[in-house]
Amino acid sequence: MFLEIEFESEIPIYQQIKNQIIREIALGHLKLGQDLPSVRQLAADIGINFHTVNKVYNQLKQEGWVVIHRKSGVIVNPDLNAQKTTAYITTLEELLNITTAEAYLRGVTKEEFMALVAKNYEQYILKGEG
Amino acid sequence: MFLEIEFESEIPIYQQIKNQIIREIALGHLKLGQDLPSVRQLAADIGINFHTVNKVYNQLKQEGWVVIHRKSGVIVNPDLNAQKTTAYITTLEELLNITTAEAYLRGVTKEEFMALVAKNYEQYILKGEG
Amino acid sequence: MFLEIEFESEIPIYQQIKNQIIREIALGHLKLGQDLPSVRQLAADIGINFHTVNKVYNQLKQEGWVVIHRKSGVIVNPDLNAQKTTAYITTLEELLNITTAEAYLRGVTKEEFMALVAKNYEQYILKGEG
Amino acid sequence: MFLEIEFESEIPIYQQIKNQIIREIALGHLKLGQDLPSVRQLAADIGINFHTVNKVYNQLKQEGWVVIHRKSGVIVNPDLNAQKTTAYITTLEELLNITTAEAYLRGVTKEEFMALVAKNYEQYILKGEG
DNA sequence: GTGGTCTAGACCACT
DNA sequence: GTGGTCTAGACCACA
Repeated sequence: MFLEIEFESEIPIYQQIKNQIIREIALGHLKLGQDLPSVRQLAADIGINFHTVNKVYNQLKQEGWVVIHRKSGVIVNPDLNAQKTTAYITTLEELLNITTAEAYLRGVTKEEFMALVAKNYEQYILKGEG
Repeated sequence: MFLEIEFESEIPIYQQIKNQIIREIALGHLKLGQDLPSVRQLAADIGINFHTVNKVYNQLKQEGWVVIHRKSGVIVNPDLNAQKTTAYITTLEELLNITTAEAYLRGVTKEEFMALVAKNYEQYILKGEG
Repeated sequence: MFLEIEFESEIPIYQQIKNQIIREIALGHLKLGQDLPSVRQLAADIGINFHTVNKVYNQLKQEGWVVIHRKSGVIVNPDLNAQKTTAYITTLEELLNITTAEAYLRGVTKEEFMALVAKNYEQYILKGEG
Repeated sequence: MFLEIEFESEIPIYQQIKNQIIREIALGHLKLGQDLPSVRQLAADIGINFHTVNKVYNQLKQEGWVVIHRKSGVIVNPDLNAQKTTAYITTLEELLNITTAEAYLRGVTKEEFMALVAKNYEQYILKGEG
């Protein structure tokens, strides 16, 4: 698994790892049911403390992305589905609200913005052909 | 100016204020050149420490949203424009990248997502008619 | 013997097996004196390491649920009775204490809770008629 | 806040703290909206590391018992309600299932068991008179 | 070897 | 002073 961490970023390391793992799942690089590296393995690969990875895995578990299998370690949740909760949609709306506001003021037209969104979304749809 | 702060939110208070001020500008509730409440006034209204508001205004100035006017205090930058820097676009892309990944996995279709984006963007275009 | 193990559960596998064996006895599916599968047999059935099953049988023996018979292997304790020790009651009380606290706060009324308890207890009383 | 931790217990310290805080809320010793001790304060009181308390508070937040208020620190969730989810009921049923099985086999009659449950539940109902 | 728990100490962001 | 992040190292339960 390729994870690129920016140690100088404002975004906490554990958050970057979470984001990238979710992205890897969306891209199909991590298949449902596939097992992730062990906490200590991934920590060693990235060059960070295993507690940080542990935190990531626990949060991913809490949010339903992975399950901790007593035989296989941590695996991508095989039943990943139906998470389009109202709570999530609300959060998403708020994020888009401020994001579009700033984009609008910065002169990104609606068309440009929509194109960016479409381009980003489509990479996940097209994963099968990648 | 209506600012709704959620003290239980994950988002820092200063960030919430920044977001809402930018949104107010995008909505046209705050006109270019219009003056914002004084640091102490806004702090009192929200019920927070004035240092927090100070931080907000400084960052808004740093990013070009407002200017500190010797007489009038803090006003919305009258020359607000052309901030579509490549740095901003890069940041925006990264944000959309992870956001669309999660939306895709949670079952938000491309159409639904695009509709959400359009709806949010359009509220700023339509401000003149509001 | 039907044992359903959830490998993704928080509960250790050995604990799940223990729970289910005790439940099978309470339900009368396992009669007093009846013999349990061999360690290796049960391990193979479930698809786990036989050390885990070994641990289960040893603990069950320790707690008096089964006896290790020289000839017949492991059998349900034919003299199963009188285990209502004060130590057990204390443990049970502590468990009920926190369990009822959470149920109360989550809005499960006393009547609902009592009904749940009754329903669960009664399945063991009615075993003879099952 | 009185918390009695058994350091020799099988139950992890953080779990004991969680249980007792939930119990304190149910007993009304901790009112809705009331603030809890800071992580470092509580850790010092109990004589443990603050990370352990931090873990507790984060889990309580995840489960909706408390909210982390940016001004007041950690407070009991003022909107504590409606948590009688099906997921919780399922978990509760499974717990009662094995608990009643063992009680039945140990000779605790249905009446005795129900009386224990009632006694435990009622302490939370009667909190207003305590 | 796996994840889980706990300790200890440092630094940071926020208010 | 508050919680959040990260590091580091020890020990344990589980399989």
